[in-house]
Amino acid sequence: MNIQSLDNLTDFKRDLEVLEEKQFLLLVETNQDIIKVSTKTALKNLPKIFDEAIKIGNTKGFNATSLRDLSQATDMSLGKIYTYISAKDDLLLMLHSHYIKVIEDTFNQIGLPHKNPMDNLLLAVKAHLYLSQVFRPWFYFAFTESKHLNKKIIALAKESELKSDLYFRNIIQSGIQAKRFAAVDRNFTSSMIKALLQDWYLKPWKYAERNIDVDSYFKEIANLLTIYLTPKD
Amino acid sequence: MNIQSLDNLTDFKRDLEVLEEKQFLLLVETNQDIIKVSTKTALKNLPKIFDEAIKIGNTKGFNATSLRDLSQATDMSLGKIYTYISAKDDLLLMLHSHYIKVIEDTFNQIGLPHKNPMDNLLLAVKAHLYLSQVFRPWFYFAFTESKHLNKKIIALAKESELKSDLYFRNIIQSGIQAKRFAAVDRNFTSSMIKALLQDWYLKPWKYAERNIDVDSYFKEIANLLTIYLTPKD
DNA sequence: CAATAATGTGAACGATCGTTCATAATATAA
DNA sequence: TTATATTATGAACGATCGTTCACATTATTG
Repeated sequence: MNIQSLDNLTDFKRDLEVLEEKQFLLLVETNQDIIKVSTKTALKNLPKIFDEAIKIGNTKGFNATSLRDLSQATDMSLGKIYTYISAKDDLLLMLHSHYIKVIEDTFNQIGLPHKNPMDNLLLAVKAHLYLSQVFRPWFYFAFTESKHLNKKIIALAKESELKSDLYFRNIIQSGIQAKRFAAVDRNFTSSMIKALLQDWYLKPWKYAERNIDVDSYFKEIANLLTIYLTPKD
Repeated sequence: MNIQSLDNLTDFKRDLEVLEEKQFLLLVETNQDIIKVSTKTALKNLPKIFDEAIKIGNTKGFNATSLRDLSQATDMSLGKIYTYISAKDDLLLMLHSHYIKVIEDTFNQIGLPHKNPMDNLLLAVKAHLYLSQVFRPWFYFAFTESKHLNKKIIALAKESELKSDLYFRNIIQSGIQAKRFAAVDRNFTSSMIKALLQDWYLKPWKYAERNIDVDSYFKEIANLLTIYLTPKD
């Protein structure tokens, strides 16, 4: 994953897939005490369990999703599912920590490559948008099901949330210090950016209806930030 | 409810309470086929059921909230609760339609009193913010539990959502036509406003941590909109 | 091929859920 | 006061849930 991958969604998606597969292998190896089958078998079945859990969870909520629902959707027996998880809650823990790690890896690999703070800011915005585009089901799932997380996952999620918050605030802060940005409220600005990013994955139907793809949405945000952050002379 | 009420939160809250009590009476009278007790008794107990249902629902989700939980929280027996609702789902229908009506009433009473489109826009923003401040638990509940709504409530919610969307877009549209606003994208702008409003009730802890009250949050949005919508000369 | 290991199955268990209703308790009217 | 109407109770029922495990099936090894 590098800056070039963020040129367009197709390249990004390709690179992200590689990153995700690596992370999946790590996940299976880390949870060998829970997963009672070989790594090969787990890599074949676990992703499907994740996918369907998110899919059903996004329509009826995870709490209302029974393991019998999941069994039917994945075409696996109840017993088979229980060779990959120790409990229903455990599924959430594995699933969320997997995606959180992939996302953090992505940002670590991108870093802050530009000298111009606006370039860095827009790059971060684009990376977030692309990530939520590719992993939209999970992003939606994680947000709307945040109530049902146990303490372990909440700790993970909060840590990740703080990191991304800091990521934006630091860029804005350095932009203001360098007098490249207007002296706006740092907290409000980063909150605003996050709210706009969230809207993208929380209300996909809205943007689909208006035929707005991720790149044109990015341009609108970029335009807003340019107007808002350009220093007044 | 009039423009003066929007001067400060205290006045708004007072006027809103009157409006809500009226609506509660209407609700009870409308549902006399379901509610098996006198109006007087219903007015005493139903609000408590609503309040506690929202409160528990906001911590563990409505689906995971059992009627036994609700029974304990309201200090009412299971049977007593069932003299006010016909089913668990029915509780949601009554609850949501009540709040939706109160909110629509509020906007109907405010209308578009100003000649300057920016004044109207900011008034609408403030009304939304104040509403979500006073009814924060319900706003949070309605958003995060939207998955579990049945078709009847979804229809209600979508209609209400469309109305408020149109409300903002019309103001922006007329502002642009009158050349008082820059020629921004109308859809994006109204989406942005709604995303910022949503952030206020979806992440109350964030703003509480930063000691930002509803009035200072309003000022930040007003500042952003002024910068974004002021026509370039 | 047979023997062993790995993987898959789904009936069964106890817990909890929404909902009902015979009955009790309380308030109102006569 | 007594009689009647209103309101409140919570045990009980059938359905569904997460989870287990004795067993069946399939794949791998020798």
